[in-house]
Amino acid sequence: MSNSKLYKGSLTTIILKLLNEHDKMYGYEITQKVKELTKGELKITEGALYPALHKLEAEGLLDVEVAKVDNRLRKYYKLTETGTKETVNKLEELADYIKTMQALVNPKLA
Amino acid sequence: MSNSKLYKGSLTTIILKLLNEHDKMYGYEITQKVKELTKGELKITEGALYPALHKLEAEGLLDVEVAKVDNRLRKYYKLTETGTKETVNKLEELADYIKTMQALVNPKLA
DNA sequence: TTCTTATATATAAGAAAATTATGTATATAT
DNA sequence: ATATATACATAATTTTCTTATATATAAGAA
Repeated sequence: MSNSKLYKGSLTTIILKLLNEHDKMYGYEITQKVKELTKGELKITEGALYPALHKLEAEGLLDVEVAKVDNRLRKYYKLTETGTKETVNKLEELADYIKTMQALVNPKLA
Repeated sequence: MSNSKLYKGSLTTIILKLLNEHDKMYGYEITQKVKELTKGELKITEGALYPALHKLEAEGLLDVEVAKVDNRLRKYYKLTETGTKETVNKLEELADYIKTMQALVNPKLA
């Protein structure tokens, strides 16, 4: 993912937000989109991504739809209603996280 | 620590930054300072804190000094030279993390 | 004076999330 | 022919944290 440990715990938020913006995406597409949006700063590895997608599906936050394109398998994921609600929560948590960390790291501005 | 998983991987950064500001601190003091600075938002548990302090000490980022105050044991930690350098890195990593996450979550502003 | 809360540190068992490595398979470019 | 890109998957291990437990002193409340 990155040499920085701070990204630990952020993957779910990233996946949900991307699916919130793009309606439906497949795993490999997510890795490429993240690389593009972060200008190479962040690379989602398969070992992290696929288990995360399966977990979100099992939790009912994502629906899957299998497709065959160019004779290759693709699994398109999209948010369920529950998944959309959870996306809002995750984005709030991210905003809170950033605020809290800035209070710790930049106490003068608090 | 918090119900939010985003804090995973942030503890080292928090410890180093506090020690960078306060010269020397003991474990319990760190938990109280974090609670105070974050207005109760973030609570560092002992199960996370003490192993983290021991690890930073083992890595040579912290020095320890044992003291007895009011007949109770205290272990004061302070940054080594290496620890001070690593603090700069960790703070840069935090700034980068925030920037990257904002690029993902708020692509319109990129 | 007994009980609770606060102060102070420590570790062990388990869970969660990632890394690293490996595996399969097709398509495209050199 | 070979390497790279596309596309998914999982298993072993590591890292980091949670939860629980343990010890001990001090202070305050009932």
